[in-house]
Amino acid sequence: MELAAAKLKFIEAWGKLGSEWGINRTMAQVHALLLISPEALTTEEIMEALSISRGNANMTLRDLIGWGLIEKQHKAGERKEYFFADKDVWNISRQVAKERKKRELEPVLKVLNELSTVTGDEKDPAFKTFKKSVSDINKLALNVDKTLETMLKAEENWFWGSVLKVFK
Amino acid sequence: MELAAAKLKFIEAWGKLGSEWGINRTMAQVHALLLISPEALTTEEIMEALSISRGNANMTLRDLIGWGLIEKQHKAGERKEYFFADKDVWNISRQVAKERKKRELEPVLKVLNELSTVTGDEKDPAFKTFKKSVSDINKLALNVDKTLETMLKAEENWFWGSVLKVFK
DNA sequence: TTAAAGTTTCAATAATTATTGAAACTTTAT
DNA sequence: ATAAAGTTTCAATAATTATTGAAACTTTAA
Repeated sequence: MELAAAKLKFIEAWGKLGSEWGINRTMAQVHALLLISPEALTTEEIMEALSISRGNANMTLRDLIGWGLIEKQHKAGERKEYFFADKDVWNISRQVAKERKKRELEPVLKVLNELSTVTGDEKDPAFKTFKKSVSDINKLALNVDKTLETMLKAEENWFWGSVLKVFK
Repeated sequence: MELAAAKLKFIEAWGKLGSEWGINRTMAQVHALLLISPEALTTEEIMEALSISRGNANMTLRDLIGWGLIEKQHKAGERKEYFFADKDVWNISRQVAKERKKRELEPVLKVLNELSTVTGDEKDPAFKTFKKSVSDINKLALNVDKTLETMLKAEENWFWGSVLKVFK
């Protein structure tokens, strides 16, 4: 396969994967484009490469910065802004884990905590089932939280080394 | 908090979490409803509890069965079909992991494999960056795949025991 | 059979989410 | 000052995704 075709295929696949995981397709595609680009790109270049509008490009780039996945770069003597992505896949994973933990897991833990204070009749099967399910989910979520916490601090080799060794 | 309010809050939170992770909100809500219900429910009861149409309920229940998260139950002497959810949170996690691995991770691994056969000029930075990114992502995806594979075979206590012990 | 009970399908519609494009705004150089 | 280059905003629109509801279908029992 030629590089040009491969790039398109990569961008398409990354966009599809993103959308299956609740990430806007365009955002995933812009990230993919920057991931495989050795140079920082301008808004114009991104618009052109993905056939998207200026407004869309601007908002998407802002979101990606908000996720900590890309950065602005200023080139000396240039007026335009350039964007580039961290190419370290482990950093990317940690960044995504960190954001989703903050945006999604933590709010859920908060709700589960509130729900565990529910009051009712201990003899009522509906009450017992509710409490059991909430409590089990809470335990699982706390384990996931702790594991992510560790991942955020870990080096890639150490992390996978430990995890895969345990599972051999 | 009262049980009735807590149930609603749980269903709402589960629906929201689902939609943030690429799972249809209604599907997550129906699953939540069955998770906290000690008895199997009929389509009618589910429609009523969540204010959804018969068509929606039927399709959603079919999808949930397809994900292996709920089952049909036939009650002796009854014409209606009843639905109930496995309440074991570890089984649920494994089932979701199994399905997403099959539906999403495996197709991505296939594409990454194809993309690693890309041909081009080894001196070209664009080519080198592309190959490096694809190769790094491929390695990560393979590690995730192996870890999920282990999880699918594991017992909950063993799994979290091992993972959390490593990270202490 | 046939009619009642229950289930499934799917075209039409609604709701949600993403995108455009042009105007407003900001920055820089002259 | 002002004009050119670049960026941001957001109301309007498009595209996508979810939902309805009624008709078609299936199953069961009299």
